[in-house]
Amino acid sequence: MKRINTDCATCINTNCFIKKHLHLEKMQDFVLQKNNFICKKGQQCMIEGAPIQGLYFIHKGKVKVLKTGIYGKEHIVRLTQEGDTIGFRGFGTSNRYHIGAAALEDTVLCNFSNEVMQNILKTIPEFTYDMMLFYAEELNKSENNVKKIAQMNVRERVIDTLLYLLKKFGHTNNLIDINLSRKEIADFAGTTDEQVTRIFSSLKKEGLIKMVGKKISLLQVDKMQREIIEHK
DNA sequence: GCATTAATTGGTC
DNA sequence: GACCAATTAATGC
Repeated sequence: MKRINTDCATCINTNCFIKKHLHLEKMQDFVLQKNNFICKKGQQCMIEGAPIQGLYFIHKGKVKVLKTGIYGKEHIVRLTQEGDTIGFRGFGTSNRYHIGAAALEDTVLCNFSNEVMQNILKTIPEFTYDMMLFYAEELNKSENNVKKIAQMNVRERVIDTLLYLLKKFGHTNNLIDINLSRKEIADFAGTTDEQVTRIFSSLKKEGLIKMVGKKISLLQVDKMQREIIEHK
């Protein structure tokens, strides 16, 4: 296996919570206590109902966080990439994960145990405060998502999802930098893969998007934004 | 190259 | 707008 350097000091994920506070002296000891995991594309890196093992930070790769509903239907709760945190929702409040996570591509994870996380939170107020802001922001996003699912129709939700993917993952040569199947987009937008296919077909006919291989290009972002603006 | 999986399209409720 | 079925395209082994 290729050796991967996950040393926090040389890590380029400046949005990572650990990296952001690495300049603090107290942080130095803690970062020595992290573990690393590799999760291959398609593999689950967090299982619903399994005991919580601290917090995970994505060093490289992308992960979908999902909740399994009734009849085994999956709902993608969040999509994450380099520097993002997963497993934070259950942390401290429960001893088992209420969500699962699977790698969308080969992913390298950094993990801090419950004990280490508690030590960090109790000894570094700057970190804890930042974390609190993060939780508040996540709650805000979560509330917005509830509204979206409830008030937007399927087409609007798919458009909203595409705009989100562009904003979150960026693009190269106008192609959004993430590969998701129709089903995964559907699981995120709260619909079915057939609906996503149909809506994509319409959007293509309308000249709003185009596909190059598996990648998606948004041709008229402003027009798409206007279509969903009243629900934002 | 073959087998499995994903995408597309049409139809039914 | 979800679910099912049939066909075709793509991907993995």
